[in-house]
Amino acid sequence: MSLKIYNTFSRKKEPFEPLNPPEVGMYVCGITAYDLCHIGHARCYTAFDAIYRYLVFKGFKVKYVRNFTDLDDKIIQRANEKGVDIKTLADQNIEAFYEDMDTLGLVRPDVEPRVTEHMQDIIDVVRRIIDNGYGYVKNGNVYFNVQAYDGYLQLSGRKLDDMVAGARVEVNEEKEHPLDFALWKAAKPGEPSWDSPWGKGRPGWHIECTVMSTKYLGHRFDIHGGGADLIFPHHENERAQSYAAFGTDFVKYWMHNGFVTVSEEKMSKSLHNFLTIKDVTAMYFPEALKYLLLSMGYRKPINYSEEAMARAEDRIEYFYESIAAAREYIDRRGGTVDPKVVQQSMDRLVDYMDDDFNTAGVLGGLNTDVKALNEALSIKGKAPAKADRIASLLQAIERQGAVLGLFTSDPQSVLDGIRKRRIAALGVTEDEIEQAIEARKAARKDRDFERADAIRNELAAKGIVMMDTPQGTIWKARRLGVNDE
RNA sequence: GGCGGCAUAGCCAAGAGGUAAGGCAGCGGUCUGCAAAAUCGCGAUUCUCCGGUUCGAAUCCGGAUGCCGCCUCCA
Repeated sequence: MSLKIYNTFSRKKEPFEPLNPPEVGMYVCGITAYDLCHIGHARCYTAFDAIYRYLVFKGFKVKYVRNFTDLDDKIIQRANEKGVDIKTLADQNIEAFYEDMDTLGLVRPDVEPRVTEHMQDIIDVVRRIIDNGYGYVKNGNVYFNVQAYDGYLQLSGRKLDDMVAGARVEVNEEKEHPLDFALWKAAKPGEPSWDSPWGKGRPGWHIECTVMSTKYLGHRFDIHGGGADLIFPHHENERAQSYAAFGTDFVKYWMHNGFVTVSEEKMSKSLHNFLTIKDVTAMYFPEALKYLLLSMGYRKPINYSEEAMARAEDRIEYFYESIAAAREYIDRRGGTVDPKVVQQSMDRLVDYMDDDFNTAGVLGGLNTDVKALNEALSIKGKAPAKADRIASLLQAIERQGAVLGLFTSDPQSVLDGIRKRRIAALGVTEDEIEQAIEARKAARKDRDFERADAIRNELAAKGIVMMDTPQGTIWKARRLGVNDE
């Protein structure tokens, strides 16, 4: 099987045939840098990170471009509220964005263009659109004439008349058609502005992506992605602008990720029901968020809940514990990798990923493998094939994980990170736990099991589980109150 | 009002014409002083409902119902 991608434009899965193989151009709409990122952003960039990694794994030479919108109404407004200039605000939020992306272990795109650094390019494209008869100037504003492009609304599958009838279109006397949108906005007093042939002003919202995507990827490129809420009007308008400027349908495959919901409602700034990436990764180990986001197909909605996060974190813990145990075993006993075992898992991964990047299926397979790994680990004695089986499954897990950007960290530091977050949430200190373990050890030595059990129960009530092993007593922290629902 | 998507066990979720992955929870066994962790075994004659196509449908077609989203800034 070969790679198929669901194309929003055709609403079908299509065979992936890049314009210039093995090169692939991929543009993903980036952030508007006026605030911290929420986990909806995390979903989008995690999904396209996995897509990027898989395309690279398949042997494509991917050029990945993701923009920063560092100039728009919201940035200007927020900067005014805070009494800083827009560059300061944008820089702060871009820095915070990088922290978030690094926390989640997402790769940096090859090019990350900013709007304010592409003014001349934007002006040039707006001029082309006017020259080609798709734009008009009114009082220093430049508008796109949607009636001039008969392909308008093809991406979102709507009709011009229905859109107008659907109301809620802003009234603007300057526009020839209510759906005409601004390519260039005349400067208002107190707003940052740039010189242009139409007077001082700044770009409209959609033009930046048209300009920066085509500048770095050519007038026609392979993949354009973003959240499903961008289909209309953002991507629809980009498409119209590109056609107007360059006479081509600029994107071959339109890809849109589904939303993150909270209590089944879309997470959005206007509903004030969003959590930032920083909120979530402070509470839960960051890779758990990544696991949760990849545990469903990228087009389906994901409902965020504490319970879902706790379960994802449990899975991360389980994987890393298993990986650590397997490595420890192999360090002691050796073990030869059977390429067939690894290949079988990788073939399964390819089958899933080729089917529109089914990361959920891959995770299912990974769970089967890690369970098999623990099964091998739990065999008593030294069955001859045991070490080889462990070595093979470990490699299968690590190689699959690498394709998704999962399970690539040092197990001990992950386990420590999970443990720290959990005891903080439980309000218990490590000293407290160590003291209890010592007290219980003494009781057990005296074979006072009643007292030993009482100590253990006391800690269990606080969410700390003690476990006796041949190497001594170890402990784990649980998340309380999330499995009761 | 227009357009799009989704509906699979108690819960989360793969599967896209050939007889239901995986995870959580639950029950029973191994292990253990007892536990925990880990592991083994057990769960849908059936995929919202009603028709149709087919030797065969969770998968295709038609219809119904319910939920979600877009049409305004939004990943």
